[in-house]
Amino acid sequence: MSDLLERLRGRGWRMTAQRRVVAEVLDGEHVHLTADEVHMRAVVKLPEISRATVYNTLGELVTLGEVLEVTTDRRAKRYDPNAHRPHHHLVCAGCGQIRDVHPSGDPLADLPDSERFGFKVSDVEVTYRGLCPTCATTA
Amino acid sequence: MSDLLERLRGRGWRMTAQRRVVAEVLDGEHVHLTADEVHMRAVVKLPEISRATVYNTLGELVTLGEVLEVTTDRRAKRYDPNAHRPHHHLVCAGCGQIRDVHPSGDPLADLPDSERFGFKVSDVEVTYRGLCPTCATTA
DNA sequence: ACCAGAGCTTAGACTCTGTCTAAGTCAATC
DNA sequence: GATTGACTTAGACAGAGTCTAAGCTCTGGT
Repeated sequence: MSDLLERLRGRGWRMTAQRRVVAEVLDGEHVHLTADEVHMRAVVKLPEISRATVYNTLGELVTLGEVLEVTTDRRAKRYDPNAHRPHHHLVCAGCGQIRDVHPSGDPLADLPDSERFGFKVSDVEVTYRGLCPTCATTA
Repeated sequence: MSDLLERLRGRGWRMTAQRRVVAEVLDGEHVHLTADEVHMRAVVKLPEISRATVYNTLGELVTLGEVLEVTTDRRAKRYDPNAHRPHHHLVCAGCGQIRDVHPSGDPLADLPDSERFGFKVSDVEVTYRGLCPTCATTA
């Protein structure tokens, strides 16, 4: 993700301060931020950046495959900068934190033809749920 | 799900016309309805039933483990009456239809301890995405 | 059968995410 | 440096879901 700006420029992106800031925020911490959290962090670096621009930019990054959208609950979408290494997610039911995980085995291969109903299956998403160490002891 | 009302009464549920209607709607068709669709179908049988009651009742059914919440996109949650048989979901990226599927293999077993970060992992949710036969030919 | 009151239901206001719009601004090219 | 279309902005809007305050009603006790 370090040469992200280069890659984006190569794809014909007009390079603006706003887009640079959003990219930097995602590049900075390797966590799963909501659009709003990205916005809050972006505002620190560029106070006049608007919510709409953050949404737009995140959407573009997703379309370009540079960032992944993660939907673990009905609350906000989260954005995962780790788009270039396939992985799944482990979510804490208590505090909502998300970790990337790499299970062995291929769930796609585990779906027999008879269970595909003629679908062209292209993707699997696996979400593990549980309690993180902190929430497990508190609860 | 046929003796659902019995079970609910056994758990101390006060039996009201509204709850009966919501349970009947879920019992009726084995599809994955949104809360709003449940409401629309419920209104046919009991015109004065309110949206809030449908939401409340669905929430209670989920808490009791009689119904599963399915979140496949950023749109509405869907409710799956098939809560007593473990299964996963296959979602069409085109039209959004959902089918229950039963993969072989256990994704929970595929998550090594080293990838659990001390979490007490209790549940996995697998969502296959693809195109249904109709959408695959149209697209 | 009747009463009391906890529990349920209601309408509508509210919140939270996210999208859209119209007007203004600016990066990249000439 | 001027031009222009892409980008950004503020704020209005929309969809899904939650909350609240007031009123009803189911159920258990008399």
